[in-house]
Amino acid sequence: MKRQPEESRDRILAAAVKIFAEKGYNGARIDQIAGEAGVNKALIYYYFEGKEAILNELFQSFFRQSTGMLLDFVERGGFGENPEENKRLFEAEYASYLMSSRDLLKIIVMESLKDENEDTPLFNLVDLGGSATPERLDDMESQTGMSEAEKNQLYVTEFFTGVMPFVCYIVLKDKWCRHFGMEEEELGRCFDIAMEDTHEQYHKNRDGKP
Amino acid sequence: MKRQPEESRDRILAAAVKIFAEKGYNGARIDQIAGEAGVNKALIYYYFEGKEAILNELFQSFFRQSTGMLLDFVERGGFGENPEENKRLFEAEYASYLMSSRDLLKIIVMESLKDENEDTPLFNLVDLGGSATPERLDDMESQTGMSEAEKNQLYVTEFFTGVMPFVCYIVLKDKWCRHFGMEEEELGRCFDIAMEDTHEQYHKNRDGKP
Amino acid sequence: MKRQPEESRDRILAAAVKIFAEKGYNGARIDQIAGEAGVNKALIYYYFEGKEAILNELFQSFFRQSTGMLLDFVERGGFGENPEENKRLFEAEYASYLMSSRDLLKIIVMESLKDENEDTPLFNLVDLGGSATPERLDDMESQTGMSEAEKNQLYVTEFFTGVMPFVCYIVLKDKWCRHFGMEEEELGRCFDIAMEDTHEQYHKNRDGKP
Amino acid sequence: MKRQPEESRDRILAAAVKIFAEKGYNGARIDQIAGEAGVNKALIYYYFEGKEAILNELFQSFFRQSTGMLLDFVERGGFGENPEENKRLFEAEYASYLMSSRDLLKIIVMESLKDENEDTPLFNLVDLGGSATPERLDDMESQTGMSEAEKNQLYVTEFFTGVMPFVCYIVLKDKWCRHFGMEEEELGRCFDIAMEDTHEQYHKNRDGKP
DNA sequence: CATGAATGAGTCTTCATTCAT
DNA sequence: GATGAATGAAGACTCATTCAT
Repeated sequence: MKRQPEESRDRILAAAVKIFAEKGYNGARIDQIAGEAGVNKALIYYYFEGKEAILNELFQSFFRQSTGMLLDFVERGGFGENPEENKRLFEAEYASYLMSSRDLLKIIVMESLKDENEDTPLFNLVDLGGSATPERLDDMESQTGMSEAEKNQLYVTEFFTGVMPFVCYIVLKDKWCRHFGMEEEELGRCFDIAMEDTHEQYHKNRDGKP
Repeated sequence: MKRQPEESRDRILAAAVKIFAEKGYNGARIDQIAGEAGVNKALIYYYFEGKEAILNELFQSFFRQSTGMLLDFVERGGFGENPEENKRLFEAEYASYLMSSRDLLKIIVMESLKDENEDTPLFNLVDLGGSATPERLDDMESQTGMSEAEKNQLYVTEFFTGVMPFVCYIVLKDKWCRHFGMEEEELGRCFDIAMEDTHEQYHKNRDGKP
Repeated sequence: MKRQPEESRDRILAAAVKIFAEKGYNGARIDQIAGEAGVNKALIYYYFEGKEAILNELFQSFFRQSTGMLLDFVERGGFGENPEENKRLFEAEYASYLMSSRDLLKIIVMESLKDENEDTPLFNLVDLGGSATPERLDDMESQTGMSEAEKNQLYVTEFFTGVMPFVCYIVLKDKWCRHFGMEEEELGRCFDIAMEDTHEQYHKNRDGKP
Repeated sequence: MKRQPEESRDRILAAAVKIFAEKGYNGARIDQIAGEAGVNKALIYYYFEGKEAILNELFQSFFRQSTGMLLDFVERGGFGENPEENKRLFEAEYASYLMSSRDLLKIIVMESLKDENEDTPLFNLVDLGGSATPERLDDMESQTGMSEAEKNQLYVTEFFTGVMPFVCYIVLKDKWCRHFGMEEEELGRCFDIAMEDTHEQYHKNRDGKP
């Protein structure tokens, strides 16, 4: 079936995300991806080196996008005139992006857990905020004066009590609703309150102190 | 090689946990498990119906154990005379058990994320504290009067900002240390502080209010 | 090796008939079939669901063919102007087809005997003459008036003293010749005489009476 | 489980007959036989060399028994004073024995059909009447004067229109009844009539002539 | 005699990948 | 770009047979 150039490629990627999220990378079959994408199995090998290359492409484009959003934010003023407001806007935008990447996040988490995997894509979510924009964000946000230990603590707290709860919420919310018979919206409200009561509260205490 | 009765079976289970954690359930090979266990491949099929049966056995024995610990705690006095102290003891004991189940937890998380899987073993960790001991724990801890909505909020907060951060910490701590060049102990201290600053703080606020 | 479309599929079927006849369905190995067919083992699973699907296809195509021949005969005039002659022609044609299906007949008989098998493909040879063309053949041949009991008797006699001896002759003739040191042709003559003396004689008596 | 000596052996043989008849020799599993016999799998190897040895034992004891009955008949007078009557008695006795060997007959037929098998146990049923008692039966029944060709014709007719229909009747009668909704007894009557009308008729013509 | 445990050699089936068109 | 056909390498699972007790 002839399509727009590159359309097939995108269909394959979209299908791959879906199947990988359904069965996990190892459980996914190239046939299923081809079927889901509505293309011939061999065509996948025309566009990609192999199964793993699809996964890589998926991960890379996700982090490219993430980085892009962050850079955009920094470029277009960063914390500029209205730091609080700007940051809130960016976070909302990024949160929304993550929510739309539910399937990919699942894959990222699953692959991050395997002992055999060298890298842990999940940590990119931390690196992003840290290493990706060191000289810029760091200076701005943290008035430079921050020991290595303080940074570590910051990262740990952000990751384990901020990022991961949110990631878990995104990837588990449908299952949670099905299992406990809740509505998506109710769970959303509950989760917001939960974060408000814990992580957000921590931020308020922290920022308020000095 | 003849061994003590049931020894081979245990070796197989132990090997399976390890390999599953390394490669994921789908990525694990029966040969590898046999090799790791030092038993003949066919022997695996003598003790188990197949690959999936091993996984099930693993999950079941984990939740059997978990339930056992909780029941023991309730039986032997529950919150008895010194509720705070007793609860802290149990939590420490259970936390320690979870830490020792790192590999299994990885598998549980990975399998919980797959869309194709009907059940979400992760939620058992919630069910455990909830449904397993409703009339006892509930009454004691929560003065009975608690609406459905309040319970939902409680579960959501506990799970996403209490259980999951801890689970994530357990399954990611070695990778975190390798990735960020931290010592296990330092990470442990950081994580404790992070929980103290967020989830524990929430509990204090909550209990302190009334 | 690329071949004409469907050629591989046919080669596989032909090879399967041969191997099944040699070792029986259960004794046959997919490798052997692939080897005999000169195709890659995996290709068998490209064309068929599995071993059993091959057997089914074989059986179905045999009975499709058989039914086709019978229907052709009926369509093209049936007992038309020269009933006796037409019938004789059809029988000769069908007998010749059966002779050429020697291997498949072996398989049919073997599978028909297993207690575990629900259906008895052998009986299709009876159903064929009966149910496949009820309103046509029946009326013509048997002047309609025939009680259930008479029909039963007819089927039993036809099957056990007509069909089965012929089937047994086809599937055992080579073994008989080897065992008793007879020539195929001599056995053929003997078998014709045997049938002439028994089953044919019965038909003559039956038709002659009224 | 301790039993009478040799009891286990018999149980194994009986179980083997049943399972072989159900699934065919190749389809039968040693485990199933052990299960059916209610003995440990390894015990089978105490009594028999292996799977094939069981089959051989089964076949041998069947033909030993058959030969025994025939010899008994010959020894105790053969066609003696009342040839017709004696022969009829023997045939009835032997027919009854065959009927009771339904499962074994199935196995014999199935194994006889496989191209790979050197010998054709089915033919033993012919050999029995022929070679087993050449100088005795032959002389008596056939007044010696009988050419090789005549003998061949005799065997062919006996086997394909006498023995095989009967064997087929025995091994297929339950399936026939289930398939066509007939009662065992009705089928029995029909079959007797069928044989009467064909094979028996042939005998009458043959004996009556001279 | 009897058995639970163990094993080597298969045996069916799957799958990522490639080829020819 | 696209596809039906083909394949090597593995993968899960089986099975007759043996061993130690």
